[in-house]
Amino acid sequence: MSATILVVEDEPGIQELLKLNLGQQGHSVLIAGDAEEAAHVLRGAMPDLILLDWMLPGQSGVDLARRIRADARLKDIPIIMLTARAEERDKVLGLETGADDYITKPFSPKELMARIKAVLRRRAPQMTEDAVEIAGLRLDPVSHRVYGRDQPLSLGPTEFRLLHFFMTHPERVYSRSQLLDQVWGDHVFVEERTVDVHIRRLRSALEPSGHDGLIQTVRGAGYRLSAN
Amino acid sequence: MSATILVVEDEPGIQELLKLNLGQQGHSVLIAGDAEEAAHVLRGAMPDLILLDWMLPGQSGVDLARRIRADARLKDIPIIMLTARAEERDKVLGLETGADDYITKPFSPKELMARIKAVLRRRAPQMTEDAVEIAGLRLDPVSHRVYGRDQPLSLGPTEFRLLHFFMTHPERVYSRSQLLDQVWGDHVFVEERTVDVHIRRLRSALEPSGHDGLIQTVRGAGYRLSAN
DNA sequence: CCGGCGTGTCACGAAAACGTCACGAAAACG
DNA sequence: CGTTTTCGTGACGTTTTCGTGACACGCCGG
Repeated sequence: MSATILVVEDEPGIQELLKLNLGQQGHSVLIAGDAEEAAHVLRGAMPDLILLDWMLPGQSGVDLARRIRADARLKDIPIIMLTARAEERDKVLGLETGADDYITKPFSPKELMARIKAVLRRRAPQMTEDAVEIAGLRLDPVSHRVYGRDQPLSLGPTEFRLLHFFMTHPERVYSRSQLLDQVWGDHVFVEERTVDVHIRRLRSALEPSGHDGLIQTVRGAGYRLSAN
Repeated sequence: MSATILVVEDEPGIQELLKLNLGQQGHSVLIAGDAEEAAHVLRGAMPDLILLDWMLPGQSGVDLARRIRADARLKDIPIIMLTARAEERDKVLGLETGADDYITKPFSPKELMARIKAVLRRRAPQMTEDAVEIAGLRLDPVSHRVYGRDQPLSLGPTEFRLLHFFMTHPERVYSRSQLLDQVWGDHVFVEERTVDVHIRRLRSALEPSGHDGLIQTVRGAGYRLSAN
């Protein structure tokens, strides 16, 4: 798995360190020393991942992240934040601006590489317009219909999006907050327990064809759709 | 096996020698000429190993080692001391300050590389999102599932985290307090004996596939997961 | 205006998980 | 061989987590 990675970092030492390690993993590396340079690079290239320092000369990393998320062409590029402080507030704020992960300095290259791998892999499955079918349950995004063993099922809008997300990401556990991000939208103010209720509603909607039970509860972790 | 290594050494000749040899082994090298520079580098990066000269201009290597050991984030980085004198007292003192190994100048590059390899092998691997498999026991963090010989096993949240930690750190003994730090979290107030109970629960959860016995008791030391 | 419909939140109870203790067995010690 | 330490285990009370029914609110078409 090799990718093009943009590094936005002003300290030459860290620049070198990242360039070396990323190069060793077979990734192509683009370097920018500040937000302006980064913006310039992004006009010409579209990296698969952005490593973004929290503290930058001039414009801060957070602002840059916001601008990237606001850009229609760039908004889907995963961002990993590099932060000097481990303060919880910073972490949360970083994630709220759309960063996919963060790591605090000093960091071990090993850990960073693992996160990069994880983030790149996480992006793999996408919700598309294609119909999905699992265990005799078929969902068609275009006609906005769900069939359980050729029997039409009736779902509400939220239940539909929830099921669509699960069916395009099977065999994976998602926490309530992850589901809120993915199904409700990134920055909604909704109680986490609300997910429970919609899971229940989805389950009862799937019951007529016996496809409830597809959605399993994983205690202490979240929910999962599994063919078993 | 490639790692990031910080070299703290003031003689340019030795610097070059180390850089060459380490680079040939596929390691990334960070260089610092004195303790101050080293501290600066450590603010941003977290190497997998530190090669530390005993004698440094200004602050001595021993002081630096002490400071590293006192830093919560850096204290687990292995340190190898480079010393000019072969006196036993110095050796002991060096080890007492937290060095994992030492080597006396002049040294043969071959010997140094051997020691580095040994120290790095001891280093604990990381927990990632990758599935782990040992002796027919498979744990997948993504789907949050555990299979023993293709038979699904049912674990509670704590048992799952405990097993995950053990499987990513096999063949190594961990004390109860270490396990509390790693699995429960750094700052929890819990009795150490609680670990015993969870070990028992984990063992019984693994029993259906005969994978209890993977977790062994080391009297007076702690617990260990071993493939035997 | 009113009556579904979709939605978010709450309260309650059941079930699971958790932490702690007491007791006895096993090992280590002298 | 008796004492002491360490560990396994069953039991118990408490806390956490989850499922579920109920309700209030906004929206929209009749």
